[in-house]
Amino acid sequence: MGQELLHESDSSIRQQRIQKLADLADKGINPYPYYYNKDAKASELQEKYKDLAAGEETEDTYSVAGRVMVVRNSGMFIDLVDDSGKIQIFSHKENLNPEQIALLKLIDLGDIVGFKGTIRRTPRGELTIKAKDLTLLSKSLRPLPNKHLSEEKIKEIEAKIGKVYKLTDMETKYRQRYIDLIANEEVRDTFRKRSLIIQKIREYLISKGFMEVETPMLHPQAGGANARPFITHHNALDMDMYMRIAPELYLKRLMVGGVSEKIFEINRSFRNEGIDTRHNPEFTMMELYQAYVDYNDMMTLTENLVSTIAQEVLGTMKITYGDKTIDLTPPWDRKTMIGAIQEKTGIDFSNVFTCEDAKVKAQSIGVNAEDCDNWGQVLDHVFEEKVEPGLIQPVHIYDYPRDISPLAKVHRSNDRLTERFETRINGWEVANAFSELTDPIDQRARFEAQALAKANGDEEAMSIDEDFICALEHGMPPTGGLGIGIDRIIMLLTNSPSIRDVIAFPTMRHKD
RNA sequence: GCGCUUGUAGCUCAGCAGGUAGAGCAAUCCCCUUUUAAGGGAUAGGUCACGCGUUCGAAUCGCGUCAAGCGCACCA
Repeated sequence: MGQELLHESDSSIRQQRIQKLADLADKGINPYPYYYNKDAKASELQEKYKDLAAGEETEDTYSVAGRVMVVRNSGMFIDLVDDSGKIQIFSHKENLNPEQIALLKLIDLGDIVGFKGTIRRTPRGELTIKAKDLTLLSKSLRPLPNKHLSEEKIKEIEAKIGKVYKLTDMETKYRQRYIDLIANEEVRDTFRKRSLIIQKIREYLISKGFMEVETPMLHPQAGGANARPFITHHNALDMDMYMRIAPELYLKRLMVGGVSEKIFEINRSFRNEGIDTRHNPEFTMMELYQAYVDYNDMMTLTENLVSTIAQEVLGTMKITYGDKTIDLTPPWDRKTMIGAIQEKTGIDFSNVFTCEDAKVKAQSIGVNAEDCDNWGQVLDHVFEEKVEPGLIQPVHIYDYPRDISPLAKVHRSNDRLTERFETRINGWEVANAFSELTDPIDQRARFEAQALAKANGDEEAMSIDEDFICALEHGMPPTGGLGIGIDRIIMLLTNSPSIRDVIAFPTMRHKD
């Protein structure tokens, strides 16, 4: 039955295990059964019997199940790992019949097995299930990454038994994340935290009266951000479509509709751009919109949201990232973009009025802004070069140039600026928010400026979205809007150096 | 896209003034065991990423390709 599975190219370990499938079939055992009546998790038992003294036995019977991660003494002792933790299994011939002993011999590292037995604590102090019965639940045909024994690693093993199995090859970790998860406890922790962080964000927003909505991922035209889109094609409609680069314009349509005065969406966006430690082509954004508030309220909301999540997930607002300590305790610093630049460079761009003059000023401090098309772009460029790298602690940089903010409302007291801010943590943009532009006439003018830039070769510029303008023409309430890069927040809260460490299956080049 | 680094057994790595591969763990068999990095003995396992070249001879040198990591560029 396993015959056709045997190929010359197979590794010997895999061949041996496929042979075991045949041995199991001979015994009438299905290596891939349908269910198991698991009634306890490893960590529950560890907690429940934490006061059981070494050497003591009970008659309490449980069924546990998980992956065989360590085998000692020819199978007499097994470390069984489930999603909660580890428990030791003791299998002795006194307690098992010959058929069960025979099955035990066919169990390999990596198999999923269920054990039923009584609770005891060994003289050495390890909580253990004394097995009375065992059930193979899934045969593993491929070997696991194994313990390795450099001096350094031995110390790790001594420090924490859960790290005995290790996989460090980056390519395998990313392409075959399941192996990474099996082998590395800290990776399991990271993805559990990812889930918890997103759950807590939802809970927080819902508790504040926000309604979760969903908007299209397939757009007839790309919009809502300056980015290059992925293009795809719908066959039945015979039309090109664009994977969304931001949900913004659809969420604002919902604000026009008034389904709720507070809405949010947590979902993927796609940008056809480079890949590095902070960018993955598909990434998770949270965007929210709240009627009758402005960008000042969004600043407060941002810091309350992020600090609350940190507190709930990590138990502290002072986080460690690499060798840095970042204090997320609100309130966060707030600096105007012009002020932050002046503070750092001494140049007051509020007194610079033309693009050409701005370029001269930029040049005077060693920033080449020749490619910039307007005053705002120069300002942004200078900011990125001179200010951003030093912004480790959380800070809201506000009042962005109108030139580079086509969806934000003009500043109420300076028409060269908009009521827009970006929040920086560890030098990264983690939030982008504005008093949303609700004036359809102005929005059209902004789109037209974008369309002109696009015509002049700016591949990331927006085009005119007539349908969106039509929506605005029906009237949208004054609204504060906020976008947060969820992956980057997760990186910060899990101390992950690369965005790929917090995305289970990051985008990789095709390989065959 | 450019630069630097990397790609050797299932995993982690060694070998690289060129002589055709090694270790630990994992695996197989045996012994012994209430162990915890269990122990002891024996065995097996590799087109040294791929291709071309230099050479009597290449995992080791050269060129190219592929993949990965990091940095820069691009990009929020």
